[in-house]
Amino acid sequence: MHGDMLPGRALTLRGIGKEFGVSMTPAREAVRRLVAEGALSMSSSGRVATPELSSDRIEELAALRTLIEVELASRALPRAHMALIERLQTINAGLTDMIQRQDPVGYIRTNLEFHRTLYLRAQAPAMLAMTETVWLQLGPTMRQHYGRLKRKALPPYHKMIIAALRAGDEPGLRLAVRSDVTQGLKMLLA
Amino acid sequence: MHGDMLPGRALTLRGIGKEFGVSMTPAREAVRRLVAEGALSMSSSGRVATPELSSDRIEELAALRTLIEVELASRALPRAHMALIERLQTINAGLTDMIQRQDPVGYIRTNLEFHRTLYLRAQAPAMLAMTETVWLQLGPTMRQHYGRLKRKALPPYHKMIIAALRAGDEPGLRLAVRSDVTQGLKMLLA
DNA sequence: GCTTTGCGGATGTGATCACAAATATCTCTA
DNA sequence: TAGAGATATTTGTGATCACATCCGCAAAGC
Repeated sequence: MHGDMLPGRALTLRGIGKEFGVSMTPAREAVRRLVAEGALSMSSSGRVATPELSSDRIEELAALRTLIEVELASRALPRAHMALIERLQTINAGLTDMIQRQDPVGYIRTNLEFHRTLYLRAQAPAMLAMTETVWLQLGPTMRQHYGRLKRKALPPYHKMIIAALRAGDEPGLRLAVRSDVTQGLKMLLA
Repeated sequence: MHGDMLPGRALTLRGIGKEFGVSMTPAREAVRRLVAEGALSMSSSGRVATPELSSDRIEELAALRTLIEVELASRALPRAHMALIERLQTINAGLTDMIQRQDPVGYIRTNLEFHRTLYLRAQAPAMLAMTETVWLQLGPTMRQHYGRLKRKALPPYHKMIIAALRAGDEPGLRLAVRSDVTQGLKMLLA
């Protein structure tokens, strides 16, 4: 999810088992679960690797993110109090560190933490789980593209999200979240 | 997904293995996958059963269905030709049989087939997979409620969906799909 | 009559193994 | 030197087993 692995990275059951000090059996279960969630792709021969997404697939996953995350943000809005907004600002500040440190994995992790923190307030566990499944599928691809283009500034729409939360502006919040997701994934299609 | 099992139905690995003539290992992998997809719930002790959904969870899953299925229908609309519409009518006629036969599992299966047939035209495999995951989670609950209330007539919105497809009416199609999903799941909350 | 306790069966977990298929490596030839 | 065939290695699959834990039920106690 955080882009620790690039797309196309092959994995073996024995290798995973050795890495975590267990036998093949737990490694298999973990792999099967991740394949079910779309986080890993499995060839016809059962070989497993991180997915290499086509442009169509990326667009589709971006559309799913938009659909669900806009709804989550909208549901979180009436429950968003000052403590939440302050936490979001703290996380957003952490994003600056990741940019300066040129840490793509840290950047992706912190960015997702920003979104998750907001969406947790929506009290919608099934929607959040679906969203995280999409994040999981996009992780390696995001890393691939964030690694090469060197970010200089913070994503502009995070501040817009915070402002809309403060103002209780639902249409503005929906637009800000939609823009943030769209802008972030537009770069993956370049 | 089709409601063969009621909510709360317990399953054991050895039982599944015996039922399908395999050992515990493949049964375990299947169960783990279904748990990952939310189709089965697992207790802290690893016991597995079909999920018993709370009202909140049902509402949330219904909202997810609406979000994604409206989008899928909208994407399918420009590609929907006469052959597709005729197939939908055929499937819809099959629903009448299931009602007369008082076959809840067959009714659920045919109803989902109606929707899947339409959504397949959207050429959006990730969205369709997400939708089917939601169906999977709702299967036992749908069966529980469809079993007790005896349907007499076809769901009215299927004909509205077909009419909107014929007319190329996108807003009408979105409304019809939204209504169909909402009306179908409203019964689960009674 | 109700609760508690103890016991036996049932169940999930993780490890190991044999096997078949797929992949990688090597060798020989043109 | 490049390619094709043969061999060796790697890899996933499914079965089986030992073990710890959990659940249900029955008997005993209050």
